[in-house]
Amino acid sequence: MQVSGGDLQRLRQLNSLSSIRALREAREPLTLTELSARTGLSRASVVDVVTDLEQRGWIAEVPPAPGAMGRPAKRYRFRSDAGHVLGIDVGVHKVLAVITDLAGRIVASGRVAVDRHTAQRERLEAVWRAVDAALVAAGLGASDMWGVTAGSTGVVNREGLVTMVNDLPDWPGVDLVGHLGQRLACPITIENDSKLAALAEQRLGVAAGVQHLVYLHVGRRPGAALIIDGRLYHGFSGATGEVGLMEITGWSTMAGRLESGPAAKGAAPEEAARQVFGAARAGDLEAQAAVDAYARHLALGTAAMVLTLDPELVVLGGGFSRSADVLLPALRRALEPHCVRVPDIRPSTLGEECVALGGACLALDHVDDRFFSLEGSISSPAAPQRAS
Amino acid sequence: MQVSGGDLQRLRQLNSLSSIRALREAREPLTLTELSARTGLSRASVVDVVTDLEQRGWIAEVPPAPGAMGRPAKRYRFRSDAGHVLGIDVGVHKVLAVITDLAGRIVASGRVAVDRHTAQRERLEAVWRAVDAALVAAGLGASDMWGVTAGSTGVVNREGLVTMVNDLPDWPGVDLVGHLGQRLACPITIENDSKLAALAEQRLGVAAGVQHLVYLHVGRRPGAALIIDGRLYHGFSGATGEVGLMEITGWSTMAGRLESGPAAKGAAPEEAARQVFGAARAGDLEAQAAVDAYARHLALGTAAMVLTLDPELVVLGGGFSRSADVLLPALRRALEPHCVRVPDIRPSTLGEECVALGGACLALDHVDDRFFSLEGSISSPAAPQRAS
DNA sequence: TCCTTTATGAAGGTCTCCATAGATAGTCAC
DNA sequence: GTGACTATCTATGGAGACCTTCATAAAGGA
Repeated sequence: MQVSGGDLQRLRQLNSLSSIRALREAREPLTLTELSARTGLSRASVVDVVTDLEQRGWIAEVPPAPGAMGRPAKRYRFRSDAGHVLGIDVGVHKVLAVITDLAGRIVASGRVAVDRHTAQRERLEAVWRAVDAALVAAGLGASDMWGVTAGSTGVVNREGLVTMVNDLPDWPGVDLVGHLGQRLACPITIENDSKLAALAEQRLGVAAGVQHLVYLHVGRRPGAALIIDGRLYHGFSGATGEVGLMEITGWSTMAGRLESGPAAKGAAPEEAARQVFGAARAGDLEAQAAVDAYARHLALGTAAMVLTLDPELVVLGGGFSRSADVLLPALRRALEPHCVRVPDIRPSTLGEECVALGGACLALDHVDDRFFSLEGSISSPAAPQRAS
Repeated sequence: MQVSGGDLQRLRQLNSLSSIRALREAREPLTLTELSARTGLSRASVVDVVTDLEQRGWIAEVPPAPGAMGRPAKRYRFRSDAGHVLGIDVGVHKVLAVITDLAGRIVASGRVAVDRHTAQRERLEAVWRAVDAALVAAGLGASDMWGVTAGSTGVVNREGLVTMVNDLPDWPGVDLVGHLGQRLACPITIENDSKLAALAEQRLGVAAGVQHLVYLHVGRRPGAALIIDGRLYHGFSGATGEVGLMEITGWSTMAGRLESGPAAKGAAPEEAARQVFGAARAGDLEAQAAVDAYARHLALGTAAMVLTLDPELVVLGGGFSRSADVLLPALRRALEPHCVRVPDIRPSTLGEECVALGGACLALDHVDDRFFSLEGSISSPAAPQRAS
């Protein structure tokens, strides 16, 4: 919608961007004729633009496709290896760093195990170990990163500060941006982990292309994230999807009750839920009742969000989503009395990498935002630097 | 974000649009030098663009401002009288048609009284009477309208059909688009009335410029509308903000209890609420208790939306908002136990024209969307025609 | 080998924007 | 009233980017 305009060089810039975008979205090499059709430019102009972009290093020529009639056409591809972004999942039990290229393909990753008793300082050191491992595996340096997004539990406010954390006592207030900024000069974003998982599902997972969705993190600490109009939604202060804070939903206690009820048979907390879901799957009536009770509470908060937002899809993620075969039908039944139209509900398809992947997606989004709203001229590919 | 590019004529088009936008947003005449600064174009190019736009009728020259040094500069203004849009409030008790120019200034309006017993056919005829009155008052014809948006109670789905109406038994399924299309050739949109009221408040009222807000329609039929990222939010099927459908909120009965409780002293339903609020204002303890009970129920549904969306602002509209001095503090108190951060709450400032005004705003948005994403060339101002 | 098909490369023309310089029409000071 | 000052207006020339056209090149198939 933003009308820009400008002089001839600006026009050339727009046409270059439009060519780069066409090549990138095609995901396979394009001939000059195809590119001309997609950009709406004349063939001669496309030749000019492409020559320029190839010299600068944004695109590369690939061998012509054999077996066609007529003179073989030159083909070009977007050089998605021109830059890379980093997504980091700073979790309770692990730190996972994922490096992707500009096309979002995973190039390398690094993983370090931690636990809920790991102190802030050690956890932050684990971040560097995971990042370094990923950099080594990718054969890249810190200065090759074009953008970084780290996911953390807790509410992340507008300034990137972490507040309201349940699991880790010394985590609130941690300055992740400052920490990452010690060795990374590129733009850095911090984001809530559920939000990143939601974004990953919407880009690469079960919700690919869905515009409006509610992501339910079902696990020992339930949570929710929203994608609205295809974009991650932050609200005014970052505390969105927090409907579980209403006592009436019972979200703060429902997981504990599931794990400590008679159907859990006294298993350790980490295992109890899985055991209850397993028993319910096997036909244990007591376990089924416990799952139903859990689903009814989950449905209260979910219905509040669904009725508010009328999403197309609800994605079930988090630890309990591994038992979606049991939990999902129970949730659907529990939602029906509340909703006019129960939306589609699907279990997440991405595994435990989803938060780090979502981080990479968001970092890529920010790279795109800067690139496609560029004011200056198109130079060679290079890592953007933080303003501060 | 949409990269367009194209040939020289497209560049000229972009620069023309950018000039038109600058002139329109300035809301006062601009000299060529000022326009050159705002668009980033050279003076000479601005002369070209402006000459062309003036010939086509998009802008007009105004007398130079006196009293300045140097040769007096020519000044130009956007011709907001080049086109008009129509906003219609098809309400239970009235039909109100408002005509605004392209700057959103009200040019004329027409109003016809109806009531809850008016049949669909008569209500639709009342729509034409109100529209004709507005057209006559504006000195315009139906073909001068560039866009129409009508607001109706009930859920309005993607196709513009009205479903789920409480107040009017024969209203569901009414084909307002078809009805208006009989005499209006321009694009027609149907929208839920609360959504339009919310939009009006966000554009012209108490929520001017707020990006994320929840609009609460408090009245005998409570409802809600959402504005997210500065845009009206529809969700997947149009049924957003319907938390009141959850039994647990008590939204379906809370107004009735307020009106039929002892504090109402047996007044007629239409008057009872006003009486209760008045008594509460005067210090009547029983009435205050009734208002508090109402606010607690209202807060349940409101908290669900606020916790979900974390809006900057909640706007209180609808009939009961005339008693905001009593209701608003009670609502704020009732929200506090539920919310981490109680958002700002303000009563609506627009009067009973808000729905029709919101309709005009939305129609203008659609005109803008078409205009600024134009693929062809810029011709003279003319009413767009429906595709069908 | 020739023909068809498709892509390439160069030339000429058009459009838009920019920079520069001189002309113009006001205000301000005397 | 006259002259200085100032900001704008008008006209001209030049540069950049795009388009169209046409001759040329390279492959497969008859």
